[in-house]
Amino acid sequence: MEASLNMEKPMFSFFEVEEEPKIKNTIHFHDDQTLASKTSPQTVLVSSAKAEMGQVREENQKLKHKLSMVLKDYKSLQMHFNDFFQQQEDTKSSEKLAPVQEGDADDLISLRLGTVSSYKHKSDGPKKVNCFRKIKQDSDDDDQELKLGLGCEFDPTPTPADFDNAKKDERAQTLERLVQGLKTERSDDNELLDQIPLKKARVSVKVVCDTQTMNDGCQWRKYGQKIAKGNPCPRSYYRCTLSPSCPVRKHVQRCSEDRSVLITTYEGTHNHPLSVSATVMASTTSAAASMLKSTSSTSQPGLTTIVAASTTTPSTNGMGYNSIAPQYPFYLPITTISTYQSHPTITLDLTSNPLFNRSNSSNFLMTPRFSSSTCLNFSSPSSSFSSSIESNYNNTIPIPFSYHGIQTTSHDSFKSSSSSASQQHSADTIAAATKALTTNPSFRSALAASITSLVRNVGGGAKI
DNA sequence: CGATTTTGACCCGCGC
DNA sequence: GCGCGGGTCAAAATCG
Repeated sequence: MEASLNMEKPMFSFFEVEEEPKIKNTIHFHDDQTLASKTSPQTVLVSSAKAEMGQVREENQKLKHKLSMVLKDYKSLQMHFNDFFQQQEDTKSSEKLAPVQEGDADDLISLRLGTVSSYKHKSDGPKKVNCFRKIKQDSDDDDQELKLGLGCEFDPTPTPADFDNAKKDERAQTLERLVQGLKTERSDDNELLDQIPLKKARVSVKVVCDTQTMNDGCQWRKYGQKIAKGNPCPRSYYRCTLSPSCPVRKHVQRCSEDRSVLITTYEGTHNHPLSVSATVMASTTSAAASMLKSTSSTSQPGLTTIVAASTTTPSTNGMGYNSIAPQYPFYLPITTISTYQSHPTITLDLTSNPLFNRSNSSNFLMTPRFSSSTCLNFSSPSSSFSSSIESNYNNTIPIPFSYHGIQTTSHDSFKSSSSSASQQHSADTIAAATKALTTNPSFRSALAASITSLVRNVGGGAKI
């Protein structure tokens, strides 16, 4: 919102600057006109120039008119936002009557979006983003239910004024319903995980990218480089420089088997606000980490669980999202879970999905597309990401809603090649995927986080 | 001149 | 205890 407000001034000054030389030109032509009355060729030139000037003025007026319309739209949208915030505040204050015990974090799956920790939110006030609220459900069962609600404390980012507000709200609500429909239950055997002393969770992202690192919206500073064993390609170590105290680190390494594949491994949680674009990745990785947290309880250390394959579900599944959501093809990356150097690691393989490398962007993808030419660029979601959303809004082509399922192997995550992942399309895997979808709560959490990213992109990612 | 990258040295955990 | 390998540090070099 702030950025958008700042936009106003340059836009105004643009028109003001544009006008000044025109006034000068008018005076100039006036002088010419006096001269022109003596020579006929000059008269023709002057009259044509005059006509041109008239057109320019007309255009200028039109642009001014458009600008005022845009500003008008923006203001009404801003009012909608304020109303929305107010509603959220009301909702939260009512929730405070039944407060959630943050101290019981062990019983809940945290889906922080890589922003300020939830513990800080308590003291810092309600202004920061925390799209997932943990709501402990009263349940007679032993299982504790995890509800993925949308805090919807949107980042102060601009919104598209040419986007119909009412429709947009409806879409956001529809997606919210979808997210809320992904309520998950934790498995009982999570206690086993607590007994295994593991280091910080890591999230690896495999993408096809020909640049040194993929642009994930964050600012990184390289602090080391090593040749890791078993891979001739050097591994580069980066730390987040958006905040001096940010503990987030990542290392980047090319896949030894396919040099075009870039493996980026993230570790830690950002302790500072992130841009929308960076939040997309942060939310994806933190969701994956959450998924890792609970799923790893069922895998043995050193073993690997591959959440692979894709499957299709009916466009209406009783979750009440069929008006919008099912129209997006919904692809999640092939996901590998393992322990590496005592670090629980989840690998999101974004290299194998056939749609990722599609140049035709008429279909919306939950995960960004990567290719050697269009390297992942989270910093400009409005251009490729959001435009895809909008094109789907407009076209409303019914496209199945697809997920990935689960498969289990015993490979090390970093050695799991995309070739093994490419076997995802077998009928067996599809069946397994369907089963996994309905049984794996963490996977649904990850899915929910991605959906929330979408909601936030719809709400605040697109710019005027 | 400050920020970033490079690169060798160092530290630490793990397996033998 | 020793060696290996992953990860980090920090001084020097480079860049904008």
